[in-house]
Amino acid sequence: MSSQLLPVASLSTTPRSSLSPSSSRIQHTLAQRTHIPAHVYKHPAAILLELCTSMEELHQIIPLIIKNGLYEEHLFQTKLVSLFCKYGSLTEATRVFEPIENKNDALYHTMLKGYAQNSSIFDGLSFYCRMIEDGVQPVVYNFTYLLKGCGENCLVKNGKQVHAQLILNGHEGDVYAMTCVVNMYAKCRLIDDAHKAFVRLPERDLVSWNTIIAGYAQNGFAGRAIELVSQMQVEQLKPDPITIISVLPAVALLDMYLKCGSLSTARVIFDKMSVRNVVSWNIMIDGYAESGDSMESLILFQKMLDDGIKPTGVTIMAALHACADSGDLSRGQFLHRLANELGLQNDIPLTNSLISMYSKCKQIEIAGKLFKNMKEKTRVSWNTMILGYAQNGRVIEALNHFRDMKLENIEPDSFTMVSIISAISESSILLQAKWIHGVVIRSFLVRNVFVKTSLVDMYAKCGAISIARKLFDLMDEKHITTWNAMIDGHSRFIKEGVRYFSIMKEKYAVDPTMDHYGAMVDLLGRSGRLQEAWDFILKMPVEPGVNIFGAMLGACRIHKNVKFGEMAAERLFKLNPTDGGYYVLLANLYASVSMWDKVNEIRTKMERKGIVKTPGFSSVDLGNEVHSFYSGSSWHSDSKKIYDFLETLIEKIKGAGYVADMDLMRDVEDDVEEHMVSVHSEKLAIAYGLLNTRPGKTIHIRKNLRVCGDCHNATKFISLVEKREIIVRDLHRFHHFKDGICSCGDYW
DNA sequence: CTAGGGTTAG
Repeated sequence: MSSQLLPVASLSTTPRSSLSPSSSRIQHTLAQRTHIPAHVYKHPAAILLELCTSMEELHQIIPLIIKNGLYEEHLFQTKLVSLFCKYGSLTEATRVFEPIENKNDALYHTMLKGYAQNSSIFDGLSFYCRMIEDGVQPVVYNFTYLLKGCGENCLVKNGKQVHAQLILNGHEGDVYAMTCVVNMYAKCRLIDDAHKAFVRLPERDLVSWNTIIAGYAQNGFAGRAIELVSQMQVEQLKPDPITIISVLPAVALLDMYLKCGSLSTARVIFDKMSVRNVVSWNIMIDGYAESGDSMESLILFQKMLDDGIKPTGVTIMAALHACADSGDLSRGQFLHRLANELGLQNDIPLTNSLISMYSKCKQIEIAGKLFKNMKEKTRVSWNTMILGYAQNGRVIEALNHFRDMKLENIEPDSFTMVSIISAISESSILLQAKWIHGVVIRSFLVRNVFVKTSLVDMYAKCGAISIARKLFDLMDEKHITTWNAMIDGHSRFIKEGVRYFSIMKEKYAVDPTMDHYGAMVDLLGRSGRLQEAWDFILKMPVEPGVNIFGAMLGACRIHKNVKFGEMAAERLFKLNPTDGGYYVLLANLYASVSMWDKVNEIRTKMERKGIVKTPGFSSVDLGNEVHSFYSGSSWHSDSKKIYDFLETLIEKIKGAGYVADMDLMRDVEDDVEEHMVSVHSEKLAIAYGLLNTRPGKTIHIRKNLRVCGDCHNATKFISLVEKREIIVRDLHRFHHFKDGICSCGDYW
C-alpha cells in the first residue's frame, strides 16, 4: 500500500462522544452486508465514514483507518472509492481502486457508478467494457447509470448498445431498468422507440407513466402527453405532483396555441397561487414583455418589488425587455442601477440586455461603452451590439463590429446576418448588398428563413427588385415578414401588392401585422385611390396605428386632398406621434392648395408644442467613400464646383423640358413659410456623384426624408440627359431613375 | 455497492 497518497492530518476533531445516537442502527446496516467481521463494522472509523459529509472530513478520517490497520479491509476500500467519487475526485478514487489486488465485484460496481455519474459518460462506458473483460458480472443497476448518462448526452448509438447489454444479461423483465430505457430513448428524441419500450414493460407503474408522459411533453407532443395523463387514469393510476409538473408545460403550450398567445389564463393561475417564488414572478413579467405588453410587465415588476421579493438577473432582463420595447429609458436606467446593486456588473446575459435596452432607447453611445467594457463577450453580445448599431442607422459601426467579431474568431449566426443585412439595406449600396449575400452563402446561413427574408428586403431597398423577386420566388418557406418585404418592395405594382396581401391571408393563413396594413394603405393611397384606402382603414380588424394614418396623410399630400387629409390628421394627432414630420406634412398639404391661414395655424401649434422638424440630408456613395450634403449647405471643399456644375445641369435639363415647380419644392425639407427655396441636399449629392464617377456609372443616393416633387422631377431629367441610372433610397422607398423614368411610377 | 420519473432561464 502506498501511504504517500493519503493525507497526514491527525484526527483532532470528531471525538467518539460526538457519534450520533443512531450509530447502533448504522452498525446493524453495516453488519447486514457481506460477512463483515464485527471488529471491522463496529469500529468507530466505519461509523465515521457513514456519517462523513465532505471531502475535508474524509481526509481527516483516513489516517484513523490506516493507523488501525483497516485499509486492507474491503468494506473500507469500497467506501473510500465511493466517497471519493461522490466528492468529485475520480483521481483519488482511482488511486485507491487500482492498487487493490483482489478486487471484488462490489468494488467494480462502485467504481463504475463513479465514472458514469461523476466523470464523463464515456469514461463510464469504457469502464463497463473493462469490467466485462476483467470477468466481472454486471448487475442490473449498472445499466441504469449508463442509460441515464446516454440519455442526458443524447448518445443514441451508445444508448442502444447498453440496451442490448441489458437484454443479453437477462434484465428485460426489470421495470426499473426498462423505465430507464424508455427515458433514454425519450431524451435522445426517439419518442417512438421510447413508446415501443414503454408498451413492452412488464408492468406499468406511476413512474413509468410519468417517464413516457414527460417524454412526449419534452419532445413537443403536447396533445399526446395530455392524452396519456387520461389514459393512465383508466389503468387506475392517479397522477402525482411529478406527472403534473411534467405535463404542465405541454398544457401551457397547448393553451398558447389555442388562445394565440393570450396571457390571461396564466395570469388567473398566477393570481390564485398561494406561494409565488421568484421564478413564478419572472415567468409572468417576461411573459408580458414577450407578448409586447410592456406596461403590464413593468407594473408586475413594481408589484414584485413592493411585495419585498428580491429580483434576480432573470427578472431584471425581463423588465429591461419591456423598457426596450416601450422606450422607457429612465426606468431602464433604474434597472441598470439595481443590477449593479445586486452585483451583476459582470453578468454577460444581463449586460447584453442592457446594451439592447440602451440601443432601443436610442442611447447607442452608452450601449457602445457598456459593450467595450465587457471583460468577456459572447456571440449574443456581438449580435446585440451589431443590431443596436443597425437599428440606430450607424451602418459603419455595424460593419466595423462585424469585422471585429470575425477577427475575434466568433462565427456569425443567422441573428448576426439579419442585423448586418438590415444595416446594409439602410445604406442601400448594391455593391455591399452583393458582398454580404456572398458572405451569407459562404457561411451556410442562406437557408435560414429570416436571413433569406432580410436579403429580399435588402435587394428591394437597394432597387434591385428583380433580384429580390427571384429570391422571393425561390423561397419554399415564407415567414410573415417575407410577405411584408415583398409587398413593400413591389409597391409600384398595386395589383400585385393587393394580391400578395390577400393570398398571404387566405392561402398561407398568415395574419397581417400593422406594417402590412400600413403598406396597403400606402399602396392604395399613393395611387390616388384615397376612398378605397380610407375604407380599408375603417375595415381593419385591429386599431390603426400612427403609421396607418401617416401613410394616409402622405397620400393626401401627394394628391392635394384636404378632406381625407384632415380626417387622417385628426386621428393621427390623437395618437400623439413623436415625429414632427406629420405636422409639416399637413402644413404642406394646406400650402399646396394655398390655405395659408391653416398653414399659419399649424406653425403656431408646432411652436407651442416645441416640435422641431428633422433637417434633410442626402449622401452619395462613391464606392470607397460616402459624401453627405445638407439642404443649402456650402461647407464641402468642392462647394463652388458643385454649385457651378449644378447651375449648368439645371440649364441643360430645362432644355429637355424640365420646369422648376416652386410649389412642389416647398416640401418637407423646408420651413413652411420659407419662400426662397434653397438647393435641396439631394440635388447637391447627385451633382457631386456625377462629378466624381466615370460616365455610365450608376449613382447611389440615400436621403433621410421623402424626396420632394421637384427633386424627383429634376432627377428624372438628369437621368435622361446625363444617360445615368440614379438610385435614390429615401425615407420610405427606393426610386430607380433611368432614361427619364422612375421605377416608382411617380407614386411615392 | 443496493436501482426508475419532473419544473423555471437570453
